[in-house]
Amino acid sequence: MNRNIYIYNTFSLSKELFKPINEDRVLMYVCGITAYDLPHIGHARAYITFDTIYRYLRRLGYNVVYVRNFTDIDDKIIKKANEENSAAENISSKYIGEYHKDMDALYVSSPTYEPKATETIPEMINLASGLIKKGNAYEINGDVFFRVGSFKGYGKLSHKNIDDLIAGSRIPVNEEKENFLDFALWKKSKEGEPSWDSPWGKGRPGWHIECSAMSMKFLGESIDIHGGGSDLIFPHHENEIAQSESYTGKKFVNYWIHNGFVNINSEKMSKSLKNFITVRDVLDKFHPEALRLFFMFTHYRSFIDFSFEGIESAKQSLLRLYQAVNLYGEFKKIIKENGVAVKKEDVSAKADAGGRTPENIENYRNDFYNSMNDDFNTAKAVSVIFDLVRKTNKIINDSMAQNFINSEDAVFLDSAALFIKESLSGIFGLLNDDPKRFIESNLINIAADGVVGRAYMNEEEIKKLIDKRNEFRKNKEYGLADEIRKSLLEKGIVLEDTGFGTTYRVTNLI
RNA sequence: GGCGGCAUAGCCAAGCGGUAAGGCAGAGGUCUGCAAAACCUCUAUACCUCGGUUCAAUUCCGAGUGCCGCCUCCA
Repeated sequence: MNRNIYIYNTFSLSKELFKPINEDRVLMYVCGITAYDLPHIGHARAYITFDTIYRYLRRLGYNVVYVRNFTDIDDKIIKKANEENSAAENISSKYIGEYHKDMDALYVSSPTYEPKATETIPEMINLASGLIKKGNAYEINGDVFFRVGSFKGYGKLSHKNIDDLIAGSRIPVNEEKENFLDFALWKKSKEGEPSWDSPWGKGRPGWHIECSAMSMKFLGESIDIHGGGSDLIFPHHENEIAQSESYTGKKFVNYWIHNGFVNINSEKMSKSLKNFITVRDVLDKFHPEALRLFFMFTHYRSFIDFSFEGIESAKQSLLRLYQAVNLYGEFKKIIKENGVAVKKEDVSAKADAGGRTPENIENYRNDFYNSMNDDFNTAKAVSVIFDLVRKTNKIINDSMAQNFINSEDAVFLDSAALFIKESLSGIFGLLNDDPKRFIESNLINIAADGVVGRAYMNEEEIKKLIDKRNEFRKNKEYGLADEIRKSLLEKGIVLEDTGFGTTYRVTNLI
């Protein structure tokens, strides 16, 4: 398999050929959530993005050690605990639980390790002490700050220079710190706050240090990939580099990967704008894979404008994928049971006579993998699959029409089905459902309370009308049958006569 | 103020030197009693504007316009 992956590195602002430190192993760290609220769709995008990268690297045969942490102690958690008259650890454990529920629902696979900040306190204290010893940090009244001026490369990731930062400063200078850019490695705790013993008295860790500590603990001093949302570039990742490299004297990370934001109406989601959409808001209305596909349609570095119309569109696309898989399954059944003959016929001979050239699955595979190797271009990769789907649909339909399938086509069809499963299911995390069930659930759309459609008819009523109509149809009284169908349509219910009987679904708003 | 990103069909979105992938929506067709669903086919002649480089630019360079982000916690 072609392992020439080019990754866009935030550090160099360009695509670089990926070369892991160890030939067959990839060390990857992704900044996790601060557990104080329900996950929103921005979290979903970040973790689906890195899940896809994780799955893809594994597909290429890499043994990936993937660490994704939890920040389970911080100001926001403490604030929430105070508001709810609860303990910080209750808040964090509650939201870690909610997070896991959502990630499971979205088929985001579990990382190798999911450490919590509070389980890494001794390592963080070590790091801070070491930095003080080296002169890269200093203590003032129980607080420990990193001395930004002591690290020459500060700003190299976010491409900022210190002078600009000072000029553009919007935060009031903390009198205690030597420099306003200096950031806390350790914070002295206030009365009643959760705290841990340290050489500087009771306190708790600053935010940035936890990722350095956890990354080093589980992956070592230098790693291949470090990822997160693009908002983390500055100051979080910049600070991680400063403290880690000051401490070890080694390069901390080789490839920095950052995903783009999810916007609402072209604007960043933020609590102050009240435009936050949680994962659950989406999952209430849509299949989790619709969200995944929605993200796959856009390159991970671009920002995405979220809208329910967009998810609806992705849902339709997903349905097309499931239909194709289902069609293939049905076709295989028909071949077996009803005898669609598999004939040996030279398709290429027919090509001259205006026929088509034989298909080669390798072309599709190459296109797909080349796209993914180009900085994980899922949008392009997914288009390859849609091309393939059109092709297989056509082969199946043609074969059904002529009542035989050419043996080359049969081979192509089987390998295509395998490849679709490998890519869509294995790498994109789609097609986890049984196709039949998925398609049916899209046809019959019954609200949880059994009330259907805008006219608020219940299922029983509709079924009665369907039976009545089918009576009319049997007697060829089509006029009367059509009247029933029309009356239901006016109430927003569409009838569909299928081989398995009549089903119905609620229409979109007219 | 400093730094950065984006502008491609009705909508979404790839491509980024040789005149435009894919999806949704829409239109035709096949199927069906008729429909619907499904499937197939079709759907960009100023790729924001103006200059420049080039045999050739949506793709590179410059200027401009518009939108957005980071510089504060944030995926």
